[in-house]
Amino acid sequence: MKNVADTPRCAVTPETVRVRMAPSPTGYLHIGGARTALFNYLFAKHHNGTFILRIDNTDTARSTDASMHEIYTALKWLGLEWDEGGDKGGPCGSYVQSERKSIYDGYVAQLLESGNAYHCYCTPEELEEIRKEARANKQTRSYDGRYRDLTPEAVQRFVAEGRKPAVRIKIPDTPIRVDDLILGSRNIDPATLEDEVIVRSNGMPNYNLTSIIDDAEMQITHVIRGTEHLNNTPKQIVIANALGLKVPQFAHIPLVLDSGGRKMSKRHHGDLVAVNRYREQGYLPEAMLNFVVRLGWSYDDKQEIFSVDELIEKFDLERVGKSGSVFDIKKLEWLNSHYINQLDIAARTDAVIPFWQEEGLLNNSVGDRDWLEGIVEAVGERLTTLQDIVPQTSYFFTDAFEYEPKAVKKWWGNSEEKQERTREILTNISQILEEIPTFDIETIEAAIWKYTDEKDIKRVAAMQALRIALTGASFGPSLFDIVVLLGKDEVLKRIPKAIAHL
RNA sequence: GCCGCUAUCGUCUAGGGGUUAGGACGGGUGGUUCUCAGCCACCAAACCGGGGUUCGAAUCCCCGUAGCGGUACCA
Repeated sequence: MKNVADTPRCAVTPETVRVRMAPSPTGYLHIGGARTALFNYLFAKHHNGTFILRIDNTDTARSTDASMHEIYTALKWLGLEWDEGGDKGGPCGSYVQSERKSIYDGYVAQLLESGNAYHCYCTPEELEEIRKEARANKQTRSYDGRYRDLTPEAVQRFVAEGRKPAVRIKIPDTPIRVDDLILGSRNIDPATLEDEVIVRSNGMPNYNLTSIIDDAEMQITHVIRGTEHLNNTPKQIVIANALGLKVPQFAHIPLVLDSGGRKMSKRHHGDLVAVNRYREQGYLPEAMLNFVVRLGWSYDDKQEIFSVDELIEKFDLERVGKSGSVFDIKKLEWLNSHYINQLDIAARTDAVIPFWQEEGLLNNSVGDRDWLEGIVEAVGERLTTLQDIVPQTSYFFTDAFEYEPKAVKKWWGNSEEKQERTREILTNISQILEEIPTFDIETIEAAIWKYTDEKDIKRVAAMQALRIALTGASFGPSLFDIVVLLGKDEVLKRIPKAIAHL
């Protein structure tokens, strides 16, 4: 008999590793997917190998082009560029499974012909029945292989009834050895496996078939994927063996969990797990990558911050742990602020401008670049996300802010007597600022300290009163920076406005 | 139910037959400062349980327990 695999469609001779990321385009790229992509990418780059993006969209009902493109966007944003596949193509034919149906059909015909697979005429009701019974009898299998050896007459009868068959693989009765680079090796008792559906009754092949065929066809050397696929591995090995295909090495990486210890999923966590959402909120790709790589991988007992180049150099499957890791947003925030602070003022300003624009605080012409950089400089290390720039600096762009009630009560006073005192302080400061010879930090600072010292006013009291008058809040960058950035005219407008509000 | 995987501070983890079980995030306290953030110093915080093996077990073995994943004509 002729083996389909004997006619290679992929003119590649892997000299080093070939790995693939194989998302199903049924939604956005999520955190777990990003980590799988990263591990594959790092493993490939570390070994000078090839990182392939394959689109596993055999579930035509749920797959969309929009989702496919969103996944491309997210991966590109993260900087995880693939060498083959996706929208790039390459020497192994289409990398989109829905375009590879004829290839799978050939393999299925071979399987049928060699007796390793068979048509199954089960109805959904029948399957439901079998499952119920199996559970009641505490059995492992939820399909009993009842249509394995159908007589030609029985087949004719089903066909006459108009039943469309699915194709099932025959599970052999010898143990299946599964080797995993992370989890180790073991033998799987075939009695715990059942004759899996490999082609649906509508003719579309299923994941376990297409995945292992493509891994072989595309000459994938290492399959690095989440442990949710661990139970699929022996099934895929059975299929590969029946087809005479080379089996890749497997490495199942532990799951990313939520704070309750459950698997992070689109279904249960919505877009909280969407990579694109983190981009929109002002997380940096460097931070995302650094965060996600430490979920299940570590280098030693001291290093937390890794550049991508360093990761490529240091990444190693042997240092991937076996147990799931909880997604901790606080750690991500810490890394993100670290990477933001790493940016110089010009780069940070560039990064932050879209967020001002998004909020309508800045129009597309951007305006006074030096002034914007001054604001970013004044904000300093206070940004956790780029988005934080908006609430932290909106008062620079508009005086239409609220005076924060708690701050007002504390620093402007809640009695007529205290408020009168505040008015006096603000009036005095206003006058000092109006008469000041040069409007720079040193001069202003000296003048205000002179004033507070002479009048025996606490610095905090005067400064906080002024801060609220100018920004509405009791916290923020150095007040002298704010005063200078706002400019004399604006400051002298805002103080009377605040006094009037008192 | 069945099959499988896993188990060190709240979280990410290092380590591993004899250690004060280390680091980081987060938390707390104090200092610095016009506030906040930051920075500096310090503090609290862990080897799932039970049996073995051993002079010695958190580490090796076994058994539990718990958690999670899968259990689809999804991937």
